[in-house]
Amino acid sequence: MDHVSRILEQWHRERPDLDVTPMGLLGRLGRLHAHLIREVEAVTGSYGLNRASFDVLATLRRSGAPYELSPSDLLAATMVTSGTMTNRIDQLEKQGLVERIPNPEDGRSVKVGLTDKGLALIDQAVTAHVENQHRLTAMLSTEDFQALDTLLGKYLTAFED
Amino acid sequence: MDHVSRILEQWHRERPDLDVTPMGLLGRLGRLHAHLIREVEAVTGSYGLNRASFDVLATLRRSGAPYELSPSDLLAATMVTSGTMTNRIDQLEKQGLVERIPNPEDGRSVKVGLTDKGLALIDQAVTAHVENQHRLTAMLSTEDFQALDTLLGKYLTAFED
DNA sequence: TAGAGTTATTTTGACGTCAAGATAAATGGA
DNA sequence: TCCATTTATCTTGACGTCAAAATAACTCTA
Repeated sequence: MDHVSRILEQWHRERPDLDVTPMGLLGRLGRLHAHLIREVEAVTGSYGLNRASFDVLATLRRSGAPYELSPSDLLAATMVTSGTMTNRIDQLEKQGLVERIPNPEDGRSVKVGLTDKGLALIDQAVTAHVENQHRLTAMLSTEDFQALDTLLGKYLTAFED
Repeated sequence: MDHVSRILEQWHRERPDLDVTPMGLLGRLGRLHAHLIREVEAVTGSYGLNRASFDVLATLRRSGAPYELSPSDLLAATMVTSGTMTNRIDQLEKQGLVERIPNPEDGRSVKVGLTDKGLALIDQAVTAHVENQHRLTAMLSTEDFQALDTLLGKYLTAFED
């Protein structure tokens, strides 16, 4: 009897008129997410990066050399608002991990590029992060992992594409 | 080719030394969660409640009459810190949805109770919320729903219990 | 080539959260 | 009974996020 099952039982007793079947799945997904976030941040944090900073650096890194993207590109990749992205870039710039490079052909736009320091840091941090992700999925059997991944992918396409 | 698959491809090209298999599952779970949160908040928001306020009221409601729990009880149910809970209760008290009831037997502790207004509101809001949850899982077949729920439950027990 | 509309980014102000510490009350062993 | 310890809750200050508005530069059409 897990935490979520207890919640469903309570609703069943208090509001028998409601069919709370979907709440179980959504509740489990939410709690799982919260646990995973916490574990992920513990590792990125050990490199002085919160998830926000980590995501921006990782997005730049995986975009390939010269490791430069516009704020709009970063926005499209990260599900946050433009103001949030400005703030994230500000923080990273203060730490010397990225730099803003003006675009000579368009005065409105900017490129955000990894500095040498930023590149070195994110390469280290990603290595540790991926190791951590292995640890965080190691409790799933190969079959369960595959099945879960497939189902999540199916579900996700209902919201993306 | 979904968003997450593109990310994995990029990593494969840029850092072929890394086995990023787990990143796919964790990334999909994260994005799915973000989409679901957004949808859930759209409905709770139409009752003037953010997810924080909704969660507290719902926890009190499903605890059964007399709809009273201590801040510590609420804390245990909601995965947030004590300071956050104090703030949530403050907000709800300002809106007249809950009240703090001193415990005559223990001067340190308090009961947080639903007001009539709070009870009426959360009963309405939960009804709409559950309907919304049905909508948000309607794209899954019965089999997929069952399988996903089971797998999430299995995974979750690695972090709880 | 002037002006309206669009695009890219930043600013502003409010809000929710957290970690760490403060406060206040209860407990329990000497 | 006293005092150190524990428990319950709240306070503080910093931070990340958002929605909405502001700024600045580009584009397109008449």
